[in-house]
Amino acid sequence: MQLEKVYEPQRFEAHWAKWWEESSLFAADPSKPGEAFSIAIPPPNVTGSLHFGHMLEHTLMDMNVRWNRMSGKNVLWTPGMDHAGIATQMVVERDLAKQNISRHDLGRVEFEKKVWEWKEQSGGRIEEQMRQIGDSVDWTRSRFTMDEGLSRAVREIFVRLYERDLIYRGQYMVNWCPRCNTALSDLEVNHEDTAGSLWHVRYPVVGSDEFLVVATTRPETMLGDTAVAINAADERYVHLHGKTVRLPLVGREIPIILDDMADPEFGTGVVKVTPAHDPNDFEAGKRHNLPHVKVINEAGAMTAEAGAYAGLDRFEARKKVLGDLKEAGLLEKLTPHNLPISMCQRCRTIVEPLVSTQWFVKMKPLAAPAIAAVEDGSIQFIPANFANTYFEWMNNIRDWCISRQLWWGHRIPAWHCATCGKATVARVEPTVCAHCGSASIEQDTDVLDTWFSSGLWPFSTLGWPDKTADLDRYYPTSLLITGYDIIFFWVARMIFMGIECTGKIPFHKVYIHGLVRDAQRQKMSKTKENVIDPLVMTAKYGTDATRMSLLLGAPPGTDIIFTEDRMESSRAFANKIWNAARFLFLNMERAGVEAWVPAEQESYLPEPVNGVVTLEDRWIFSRLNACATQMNKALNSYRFHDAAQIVWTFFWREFCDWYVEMKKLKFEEGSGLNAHWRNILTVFESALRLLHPAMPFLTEELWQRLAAGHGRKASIAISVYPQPNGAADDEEAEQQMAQLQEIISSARNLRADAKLDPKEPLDAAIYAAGPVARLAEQQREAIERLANVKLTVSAADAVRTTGPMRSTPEFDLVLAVSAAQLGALKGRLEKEIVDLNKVIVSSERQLSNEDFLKKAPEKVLEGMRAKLADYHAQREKSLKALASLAGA
RNA sequence: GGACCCGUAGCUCAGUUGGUUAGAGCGCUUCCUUGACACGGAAGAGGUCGGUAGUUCGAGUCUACUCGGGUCCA
Repeated sequence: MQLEKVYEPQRFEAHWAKWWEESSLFAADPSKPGEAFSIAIPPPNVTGSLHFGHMLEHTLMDMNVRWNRMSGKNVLWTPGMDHAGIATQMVVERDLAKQNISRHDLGRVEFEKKVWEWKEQSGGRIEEQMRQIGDSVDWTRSRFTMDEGLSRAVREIFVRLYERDLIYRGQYMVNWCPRCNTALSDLEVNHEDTAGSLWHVRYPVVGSDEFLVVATTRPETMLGDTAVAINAADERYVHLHGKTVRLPLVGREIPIILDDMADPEFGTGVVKVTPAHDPNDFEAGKRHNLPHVKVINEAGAMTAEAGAYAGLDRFEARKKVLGDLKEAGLLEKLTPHNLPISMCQRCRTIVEPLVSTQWFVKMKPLAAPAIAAVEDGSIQFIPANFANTYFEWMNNIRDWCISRQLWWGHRIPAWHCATCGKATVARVEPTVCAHCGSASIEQDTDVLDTWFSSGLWPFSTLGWPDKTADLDRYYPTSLLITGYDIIFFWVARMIFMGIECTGKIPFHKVYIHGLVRDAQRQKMSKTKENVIDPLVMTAKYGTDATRMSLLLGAPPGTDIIFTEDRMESSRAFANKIWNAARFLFLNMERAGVEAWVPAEQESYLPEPVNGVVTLEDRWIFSRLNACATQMNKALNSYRFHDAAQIVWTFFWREFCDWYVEMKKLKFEEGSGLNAHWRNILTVFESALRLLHPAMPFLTEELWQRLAAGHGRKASIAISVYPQPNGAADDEEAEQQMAQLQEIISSARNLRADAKLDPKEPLDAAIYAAGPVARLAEQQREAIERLANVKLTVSAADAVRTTGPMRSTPEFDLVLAVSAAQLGALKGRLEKEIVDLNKVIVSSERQLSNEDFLKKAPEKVLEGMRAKLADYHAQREKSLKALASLAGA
């Protein structure tokens, strides 16, 4: 059972990943017992590959899933991918463009085929990444949003919503991307503040010499103006009420309307109204019954309505319009003006507001129960403040434009009739128009917004709309883990779709993690080329170390700044554990101990050695129990960074630094499996189980070596998670151990301060009252070995030998050191006395405050008094030690 | 304009109902290659918890204001 000297995770990770899958360890079975615990993976875009942010998300999910599985729950973690409409289509089109092919060259059917090919290739990459990072998903239930079953779910809910009048088709202003050539939802548009200009243009008032000066940021749209608006309360323009103006360059006579959209404080207080090209103007147009003049088309070019400007690109047209206005003397001035410009989230093309016929979901009725579900706590956000973000959006929700002029996605299940013009919406492809019976019907060419299908994810993956055993057992899902960037896109939509489709909420808890940013705090993005492939990190540091560093740095909702330092320290931790195991295995061989593990239990008590339980055993079992208690509590309350920290401290600072060091002294060659061994192996094995959800590969590897062939479960992944057990608490052992640690540290500290060679054995004398003296006597070997001293134990009041002394309220420790080496000690003692003086003064001040004495709880008072007494005692001793040094 | 978050050691961050000398990792200083581990061990240095005012016997923790940084929505 020899282990390599250095932890080399690459040697075993792939092996266990493969074995876990082949052994079907993570396949869910709804017929098995146990409270259900289910998570649906946020489906990654099939085009992409997982980046480092995904690894954080997946690590958090996997830790939850593994912990719940080990805790006896019936666990399902559903993997899968999203077809990601626009994103995928763009990637494939870009790829085709390299061969000078456009999708129109291929035609819709062939193009879709190409995308499916791409999907196979790219999806495989994601699955490979998921296996490598240890995701314990149920691969047999892997889903894709364009699967047959999920597509059926999409059609089902579309038809239902349509029948309930919650889906409608209409002419509205939408965000149009001239490059993607499709409508976009409000969420798919990013706003960026840009330095622009405000042009002041003179519109001649008809029947007068007056001009009305209009301020605009988009002069090219003036060609489509059908009114100008002033505020009724604006005294400057009262005399123009009811008049008209002549639209420059076009010559059209348009009315001056009164509307609050004109803000007297802004610009000239006059605004042009272009109902066909601005959302506000569109609304104003409805209020005042204004005609639409569409001067920009879907490609972003000027239409025939733009007259002389027809055919020009919209930005070219702007230049020309401005030039012509200037020439005509109608351009009064321009002022610099910051304005938000709207860009396509995918390609950053400036979107054009256009009126077109689109499909919409009526949101108000769907939002109401979705808001209620979060308000009444049925769905809980962690951290809770993200509920505000959710409410903010849901309370101001607008109808959702769900049609996209793309080829890749779920085709809208509506058939338009050439005869009567009406639409037939159906679950199954109809042969005739439902309204007039005509056979000349054709399916709508649009597809649905990607988020329409991902909104169904928690239940469509479980078989909905059929009533399945999975749906029955695992829905609502237990937990959703996702980033705050898709609360609106996805979380909100799953909530209202879930309630609408199933009558139930889709999940009970929503855990929001932060984003992983680079060392410069930049969001990772492909365009910035700062995206990190998880597999690059796992290859370099090991998957477990990478996972650990993500967990440690990830309190709920806060971003992680990525640095490789973190990876290195976690790798050091993994290496530490590896070597602790290596040490155990080496010594087992020397002692003639065969591989052994205790019978599987949730908790253990230490076994006596020759009728007495040793201090180190009592202590470590007490600490193990504390660790199990805290781990379960932390995991239960979604404090994963705490959990990681707790198990780290236990394994390294307690098990390795102290327990193993003390146990070393008890090992004997050829001893065979004795109580010492059973105790240390029990603790080690339990610690591996505690650590497993965070570091699955390392713990599996070591556990298998430890437990090989002992009638245990096949894998640590399905062993029992350690649970709290009050009987293992041992307050006395913890106190004694703390005392012992202080004795050893004091001796080391004196030695270091005197700048002595750590290898040189020294004489040490300890002066202490009964209990501590007895402890020192009992633990003589540990003290002597760990501090490298020869120890004499004396009564507290015995005469001190001269030499550097270290004092605590419980004991004095004197080291035999020559006078020449004492210089450094003096300075330290003086500093210590100064520090003590400070805290004594502040404690005494507080203890003489009558309000404090009256109002503070007795427990706090007691603690304070005891502490003060200790400070005094310690100062006395330090003063004495200083005096004895001076005399030496 | 609305909402939210952050500001604690040189760096990255913990610090859950306010309570006794504020912690971790990295980095830094000194020493140590003693058969688990130098991806290690030992001993250290380093913080008036952004600022001001308030509530309280007591504030990193609560309140108000303020300065600085960030995110989302409009």
